[in-house]
Amino acid sequence: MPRPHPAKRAAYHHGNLREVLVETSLKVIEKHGIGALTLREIGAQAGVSRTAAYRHFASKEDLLCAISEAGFALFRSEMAASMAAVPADFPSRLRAMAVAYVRFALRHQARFAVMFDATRRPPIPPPQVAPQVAPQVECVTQPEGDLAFAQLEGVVREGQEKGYVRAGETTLLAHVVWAHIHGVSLLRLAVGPSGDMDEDLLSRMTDLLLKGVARPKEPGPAPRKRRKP
Amino acid sequence: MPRPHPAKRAAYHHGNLREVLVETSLKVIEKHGIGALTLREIGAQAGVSRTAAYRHFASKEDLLCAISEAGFALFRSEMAASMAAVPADFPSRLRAMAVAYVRFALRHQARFAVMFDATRRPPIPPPQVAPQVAPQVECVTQPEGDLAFAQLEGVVREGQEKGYVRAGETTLLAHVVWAHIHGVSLLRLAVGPSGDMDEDLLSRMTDLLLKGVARPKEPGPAPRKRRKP
DNA sequence: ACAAAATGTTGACACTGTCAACACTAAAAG
DNA sequence: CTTTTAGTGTTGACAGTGTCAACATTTTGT
Repeated sequence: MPRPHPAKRAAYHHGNLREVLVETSLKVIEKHGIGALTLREIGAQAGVSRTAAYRHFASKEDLLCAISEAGFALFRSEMAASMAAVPADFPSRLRAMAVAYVRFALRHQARFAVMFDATRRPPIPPPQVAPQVAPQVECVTQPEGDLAFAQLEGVVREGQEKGYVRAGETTLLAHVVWAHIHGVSLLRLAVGPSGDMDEDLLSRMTDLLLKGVARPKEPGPAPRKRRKP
Repeated sequence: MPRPHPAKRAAYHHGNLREVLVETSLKVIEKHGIGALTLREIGAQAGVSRTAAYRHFASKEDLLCAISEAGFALFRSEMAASMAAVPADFPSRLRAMAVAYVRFALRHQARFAVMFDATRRPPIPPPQVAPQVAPQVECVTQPEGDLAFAQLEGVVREGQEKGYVRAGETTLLAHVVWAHIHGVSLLRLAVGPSGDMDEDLLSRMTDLLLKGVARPKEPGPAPRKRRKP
């Protein structure tokens, strides 16, 4: 029993400072915005001193990456839970996923802001044929984000197999679906809850998505798309 | 003829430093990202000294707002030009606008990054009934952004009048359309030109938009939408 | 028990945005 | 033409930031 007082935390060693720093950062971001995030402020709010974070994170960027990773994990679990609480047909699942996405953006604004903060990504070299390498972010890894997208891709694939979504290029379709839901989330964040959108926006948005992604009926206008051999 | 040498710029007075500072800022952002934008670096690149910008901008934030405003003006003009170079029917116009939007995001990445930098916006107070006030941004004014959206809204309204788009709630529909195009632009910026999307993405994206926004056909699944008298 | 690793603190440094005071130039007032 | 005045650019300085080195304290391994 090496711990003298499991509940009463000692003064010097904080115990679980890492998580506390992450939560404190989120509170600061929620209150003052992501631009006001300061290691000194974080330390003060958490009751430790300015550079204490450096014993748990290599840099401020590393802290933000950790917040982002944890955020994507929560994101994924909420989407999974939302989908599990709904009938297994494709429209219900896509709708549930879209609703969960927007709701996550609204309820966890600080996490969302860190997860998709474009400021922390280096600029893309403009119209140049990239040699297959993707330096993108300085984060050591962000597998949670990929897993979250894979979840959405799985729903789209399921929709294709069940005949709800037109076949082929699953990843591309999933990208478009993601772009749509993400854009709506950003819109909802920017406009705020005062606008005429709320339940209305979500239902119309998913209607638009379902229609746009649907497999074309037999008298389609111009399906001059030949499948790859 | 008060000017001694109209072409050869004097050493002390720069002449048109304001625009030069804006363009220099854009170059710095393009090269090193928006996070590396420094008043000292801007001054050095422009050949003046660190605080020279304070004779033309009240603060760094003010500089960024000016860049954003000019960016929205260019944005609007490019969208207008793209729409003018296309037949006047609604699908062509919407397609042209979407293509122009994404192309702007790709070709003017620095401007785009400043225009939609979420870091500079204070956090939204979460699920609270906002009292009709919108403090949103600290920019003195951003009318150009509103004008750009009004342009898109006009296209949607035209689509409604011509019978291409279902009636009612024009602003809400335009919001959804904007969110979709914006999300696709972000996606395209994030994935980069290496992905399997390029022309393909744009055509599929606009197809999705047109289908999703279309007025329901008469034997639709649930067209319980009655037209206005 | 003692050494080593982990964890937290203080001091210091380069860098940033910003302001006050000063310097130079161009335009207005006499 | 001279003088004043506003406009424009520069230097010095200050608080605040991320980061590192050196030190202090606690926990853990043997």
